[in-house]
Amino acid sequence: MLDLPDDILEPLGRSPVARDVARRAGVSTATVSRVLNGSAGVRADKREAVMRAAQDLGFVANGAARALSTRRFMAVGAVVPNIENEAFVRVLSSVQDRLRQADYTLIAANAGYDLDDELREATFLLERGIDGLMLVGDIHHPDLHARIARSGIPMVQTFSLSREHPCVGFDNAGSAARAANYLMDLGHRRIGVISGLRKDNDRGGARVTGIAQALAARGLRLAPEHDIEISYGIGGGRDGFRQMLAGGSPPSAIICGTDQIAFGAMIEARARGLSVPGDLSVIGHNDSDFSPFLDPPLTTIRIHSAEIGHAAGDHLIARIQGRPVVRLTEIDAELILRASTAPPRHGDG
Amino acid sequence: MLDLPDDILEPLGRSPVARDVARRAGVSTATVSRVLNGSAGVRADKREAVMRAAQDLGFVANGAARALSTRRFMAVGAVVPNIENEAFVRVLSSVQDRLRQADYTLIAANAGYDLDDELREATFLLERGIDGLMLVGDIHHPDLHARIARSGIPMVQTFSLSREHPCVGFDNAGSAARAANYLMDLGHRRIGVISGLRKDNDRGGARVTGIAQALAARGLRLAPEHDIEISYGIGGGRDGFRQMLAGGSPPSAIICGTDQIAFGAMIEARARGLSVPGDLSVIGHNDSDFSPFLDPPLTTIRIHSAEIGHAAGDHLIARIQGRPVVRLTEIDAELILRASTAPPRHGDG
DNA sequence: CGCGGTTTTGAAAGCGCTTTCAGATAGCCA
DNA sequence: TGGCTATCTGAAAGCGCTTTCAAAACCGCG
Repeated sequence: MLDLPDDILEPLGRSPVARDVARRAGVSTATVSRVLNGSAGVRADKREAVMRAAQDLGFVANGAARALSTRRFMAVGAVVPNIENEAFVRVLSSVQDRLRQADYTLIAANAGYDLDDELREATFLLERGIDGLMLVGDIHHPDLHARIARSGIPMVQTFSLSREHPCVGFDNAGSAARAANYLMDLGHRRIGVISGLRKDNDRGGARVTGIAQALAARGLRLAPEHDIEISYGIGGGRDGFRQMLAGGSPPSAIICGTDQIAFGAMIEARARGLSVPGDLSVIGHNDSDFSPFLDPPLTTIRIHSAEIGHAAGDHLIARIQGRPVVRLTEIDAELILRASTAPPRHGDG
Repeated sequence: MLDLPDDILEPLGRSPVARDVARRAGVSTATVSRVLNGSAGVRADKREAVMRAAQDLGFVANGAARALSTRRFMAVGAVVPNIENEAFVRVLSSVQDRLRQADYTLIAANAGYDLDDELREATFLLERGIDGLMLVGDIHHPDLHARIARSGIPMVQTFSLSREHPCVGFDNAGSAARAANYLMDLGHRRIGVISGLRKDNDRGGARVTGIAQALAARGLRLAPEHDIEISYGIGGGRDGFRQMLAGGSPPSAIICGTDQIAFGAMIEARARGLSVPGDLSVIGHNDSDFSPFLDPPLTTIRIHSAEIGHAAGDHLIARIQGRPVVRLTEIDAELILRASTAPPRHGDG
């Protein structure tokens, strides 16, 4: 009877496991593991045998088994309010960039500006065994931090600054105030705000607060009819500005929560026969791709989403690897001056 | 000596495992597992004891262990050419929608229109142990399908139709042809195309082919100087149209690979003193958020990304669960008529 | 109260990897 | 060549679940 070795070249019915590689290379699974994880202390000939065997078999280590054994899932989670929002997509993509370099995977989830949903998504991710978590903002479900703490994994908040938790963000109030000051320096005195929904959204809230304070500092105030809250999008911007005009006293300048909103407001202004920036100065937020191409090009507050993402990714990786990190990273937002802002036509703002 | 039970309420140093729950509830881990997975055949009292114990302990099952044991990772991967592209984000978000309902997680990766990168990202995902994979398009690295096959997981391609592989998509050539026919029906005869880079991108290629064929069917041809390939974005669109004009014979209508490109082309046209649609009709692709708000509102081919995503998600889940599926799902693209198209001014197209 | 047939239950065997620990080898010098 | 380190290597013990299998508990009925 023919005495065939049991490591025939035929494909195994199942996908190959470390045991198969070991057998084929004539070593133990321990050695296979050592070789495949690049740990030192394996003689060159064995190392090569293992490499070749793994190659031949098309061996791919089972991630779950590895995760179970190492207690590392090699993935971090991110929960953002709206996965279709440009700014968040950019952050996700830049976080992923960094994670990828450290061989980590990003798992993103959508919370839709709802604290309960955010909690649910985060829990889902936590159950998966993620090694780190990225959140947006500083307002969360009361139970969320407890759960994160219990899981023992590092967490970092983004887009706003926090004194409670590790974060990478910028001063929403401060940068919005800067925009307001810029408008006032131009001579505007009747300044309006159109923001996205502010419930459970500290960023939006902080921006409006910052503007109100900047106005107050110069003896002006943010009139209630100039403080409009709408749902996001270009349509929202149109509605918002229409609503503001309905208030009776048209502003000479507005600051919008996103460039989409600003775009919508500009459209509505034009439809009303108002010229931008002649009759109305407009400032947006985020510096979207289309903003430089609008007519007129939009003045906007550029949020360095990519930097936020990189910093957040680095922060998480560092903590996962036990390296020290700074608790708070501030990424400056920048006022990009373009042609949608000008001194008020009538001098009185 | 006090005989304390070993399941004190004090927090354990480590996070609780099934064993802890079992001890606390006075059952075996088998029963804990049965209860937590909702399998029948556990007496009500024990079931409740387990539930309470799990609750009290804040027990969260270890995903890796579960995955190892069940051979199900409960995650599917998706590799898209550009994670920041609106259409792909929408697909990802709608795939995730469906996955989430089946308790699956989506892990998305970016391939940047490069076959090698796509292979690398897909391999990375495969190593993680994903249970299914979504790709975009029908052109891939020669090794990719082999690797997927070896892993034994279901795969679905999106955005284009394929006769080789399971897919959910639409007829890129056909819908672009429809746009061309519409323009010709309006009387246009000099029709141009500005597409994104077509290397390794079957969608872009198919669209141009479709247009060329539609023209040919009516005895017209796509002049080389009217076939422009640029990198994506508004800036790309401007450059592309400028380049086309430099060809010497301006077209009376153009079809663009995305609405961003169309937007850019319209800006350039206006800058050249051409009116849209008076001197130039413009058609885009994707129906972006801003398209109805452009001046004039943009005629575009709407790709039902959300439907594609839903169908792709359902397809993968079905196959993972061993249910039968249709191999090819065609989602119709739709020509949305708005004001950027009109009969050519001079009658001769 | 005993019996056959259901339910319920727990012990134990994996799942496929990493890692410890002790034994086997190799290397070196006297 | 022998003895002593310094390297390598493999057996085996987990990691924390799920799931099989056989035993235990329960049930209704005669």
